[in-house]
Amino acid sequence: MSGEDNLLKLVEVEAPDDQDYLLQEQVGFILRKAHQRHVAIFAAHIGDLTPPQFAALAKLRDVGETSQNQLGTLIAMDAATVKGVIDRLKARGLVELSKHEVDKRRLLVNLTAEGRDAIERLIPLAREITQETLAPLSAKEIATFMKLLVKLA
Amino acid sequence: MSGEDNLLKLVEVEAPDDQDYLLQEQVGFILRKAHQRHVAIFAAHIGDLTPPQFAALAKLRDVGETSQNQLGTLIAMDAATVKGVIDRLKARGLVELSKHEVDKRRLLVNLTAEGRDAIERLIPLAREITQETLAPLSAKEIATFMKLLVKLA
DNA sequence: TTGATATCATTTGCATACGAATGAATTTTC
DNA sequence: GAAAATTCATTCGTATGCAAATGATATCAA
Repeated sequence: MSGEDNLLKLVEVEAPDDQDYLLQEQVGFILRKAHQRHVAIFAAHIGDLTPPQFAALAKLRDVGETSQNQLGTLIAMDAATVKGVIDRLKARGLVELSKHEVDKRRLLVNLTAEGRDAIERLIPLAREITQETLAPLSAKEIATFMKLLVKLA
Repeated sequence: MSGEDNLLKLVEVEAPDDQDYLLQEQVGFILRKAHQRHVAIFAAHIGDLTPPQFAALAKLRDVGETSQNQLGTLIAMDAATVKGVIDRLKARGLVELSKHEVDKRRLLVNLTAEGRDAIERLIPLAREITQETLAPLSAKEIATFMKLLVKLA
């Protein structure tokens, strides 16, 4: 290899040509695909509820009654998005809304009896969804992946 | 620790109580958050184009003229979604559409000169987006994470 | 106490994302 | 070669997801 070749290679490593940009190798693109795959697995196990709807119910089960905004923070949804999710859960009788006695701005959300039954019934399925999503990885790989994914999220 | 305690613990490991289900530890939930973070980073760097729109342009740059459906396959979008994305790129003059001479079902998509300029100009920014998305990880962690993420997607 | 800020919720507008149904054109199969 | 199955594209309906604007209420600070 000539000295000129070495120089070229060095330059290339430091400032890769635009030709080298491969969409299918970018984190964002693969992250989107991984998420898509998970949502598909979720839908196959739980057909009548979306992941965000499930997240809202599961979190309400954890924390009990909260304001709509607070719930949104807990499940990583902005105010506009969480409103739609809660509206649909309310329409199905899975959550109920009430006004905060003191702070009149707040809209309190809570599970109904039916909503509580639903989430308890669904949690075993949610476990299977998590398992199936992680199925391509070994136990050790799962531990590694989850650790790094948390760092990234 | 009594024998009874051991038995209880064993049972718990094999069939964890529903109490143990923590939303914030599930792959799907964290995957959604990681994706959200990436999209936010993308928007901060490239304000006038969404990740799916960028993906369409980047892929057209790679493969040249293709059918709308084929492009959808390449960037992991179903037919309905890709149509909307291409429509908006067309409205902005970044892609142009034409009919396939032989197979009259197909709608061919290609970059315009303006679209080609745009994607060439944006690729360096896309590199920064990838970098910033992966910034919480070390070089070694990035390699590990990407390998596992590919397996999962 | 009041004026400035901040918070909570809602609404609008735009952009994915996908299932399901439809129609047109092509390919396969018998 | 005609019927059956497939493929390509479009449309409709529903559900996130987020920015920006708005209104109501609370909180903070001068």
